[in-house]
Amino acid sequence: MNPLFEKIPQRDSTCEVIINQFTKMIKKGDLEIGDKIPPERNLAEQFGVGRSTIREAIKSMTSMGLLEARLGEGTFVRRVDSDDIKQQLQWSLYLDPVPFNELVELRKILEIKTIKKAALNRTEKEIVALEFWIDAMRKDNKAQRNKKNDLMFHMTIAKASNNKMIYNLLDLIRMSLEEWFENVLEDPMNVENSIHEHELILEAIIKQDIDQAVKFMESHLELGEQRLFQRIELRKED
Amino acid sequence: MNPLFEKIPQRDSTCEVIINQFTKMIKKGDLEIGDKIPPERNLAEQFGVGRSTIREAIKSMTSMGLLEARLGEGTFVRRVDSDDIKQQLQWSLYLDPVPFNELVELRKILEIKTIKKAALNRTEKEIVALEFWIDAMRKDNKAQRNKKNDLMFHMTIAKASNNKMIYNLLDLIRMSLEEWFENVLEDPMNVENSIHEHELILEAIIKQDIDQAVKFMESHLELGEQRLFQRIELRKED
DNA sequence: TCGCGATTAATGGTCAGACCATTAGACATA
DNA sequence: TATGTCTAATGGTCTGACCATTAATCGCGA
Repeated sequence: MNPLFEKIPQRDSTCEVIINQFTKMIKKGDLEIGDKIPPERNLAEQFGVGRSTIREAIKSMTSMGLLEARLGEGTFVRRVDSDDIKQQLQWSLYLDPVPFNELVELRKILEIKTIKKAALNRTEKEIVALEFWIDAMRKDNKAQRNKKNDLMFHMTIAKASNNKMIYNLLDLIRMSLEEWFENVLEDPMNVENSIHEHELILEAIIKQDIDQAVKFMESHLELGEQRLFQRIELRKED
Repeated sequence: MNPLFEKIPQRDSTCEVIINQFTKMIKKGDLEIGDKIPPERNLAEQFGVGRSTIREAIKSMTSMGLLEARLGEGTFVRRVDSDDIKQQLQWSLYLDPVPFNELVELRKILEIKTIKKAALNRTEKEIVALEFWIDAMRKDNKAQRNKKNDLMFHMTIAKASNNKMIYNLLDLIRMSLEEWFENVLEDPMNVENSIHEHELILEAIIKQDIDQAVKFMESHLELGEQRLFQRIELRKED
């Protein structure tokens, strides 16, 4: 049955309205980072609402990272950094397992793109960096450390792509996924394989052989996924 | 100078403590998605704090997307979806705008990916939808309308990719890009070309010819970019 | 005049109690 | 049984009060 009537749009709560006004002002630049906003009592009067409503609006914006309330001082417009967003994303993923596959897929797309660009534009400096991280993988036996080396290798490539948006996205995805397997330690048996995969990728980058680089990166990601799922399955059986 | 003394850890505000308790419960699984949490008055009594404190804690968690308050019903643990993630990313774009060309690049990557998946998995329903939008392009002469038809065509493809995260990202990019050229209207002279490009893409999708679909999409995006730059240049000269 | 401790005012944090608006469910009526 | 009504529960808002912290001010003594 087709709906005969349109839904009546819910009117925003007072709190929402206030939040909107603030966000608009921040967007427009009327409020800049570091600016102090009027005290709550003052705002309550200006908006013609109760102080508690103002407080809830502020609370909402504080928890989004937009504002920062300093007791005894006042409330200030805050620089939202990517950590805030990452933290929120982690929460999202905690509650909803669905996007997991989507994130993995998106990650793959972006990694492939970055490897292409990296292979094309790689500089001597980047090659040295990548070699450094592979070297570190060999030296560090601790799984925790190796995780970091692995990460740095990939992020170095991402950085070489010269697209900050993509870099940030990959960083976000990584952090989100990490939460997922925080307790899944890398199997030492697989470390050697993993290192070798990285070496292949690096070789292709050095040779600027884009097709090979993509191929190796693809297989590396696939294998990594497989290893991960194996571990997760194993853990489930415990 | 190294700090001689450790910072005295600020004790959490009452509100924070409450939030922590809740987040812990959610992590532990004591609270699951859809669960109803006790009413505010009840919680205030249980925690031995004022209702407003409880409300602020809840407000904070609502704006993080963890909870959802329904007037007259109660407050529930919420299912977070990629819409939330989109919104969070949107915020991050405010504070840290990424260059235009990065967005364009990312868009291209994602569109190519979606066209591949769409060509592979397209259903009859989707084909009909795509035909509908091309048809609409022919009928609507207004540039504004055509912009919408164009958009819908692309978003239909994005939707067919079955990755909501990517869909939302593309939507986000579109919104951001729109801000850049909000006043740049499409040249009617180009409309015919544009429509034809869409038709080629659709044909390839129908034939499930992935390579062709990608090829046409790539060239469509390229041409669109060129047209856009032309208009921007023209405007500059005014 | 300068330095420093004490005082004060401003401000965010919390509390209590009240009323409003909406909702779902119980209730009553035909 | 079906339908409309009423009621209690609940989130949303308002008021006014007090607390804790902070920065600015004041005032005293050197």
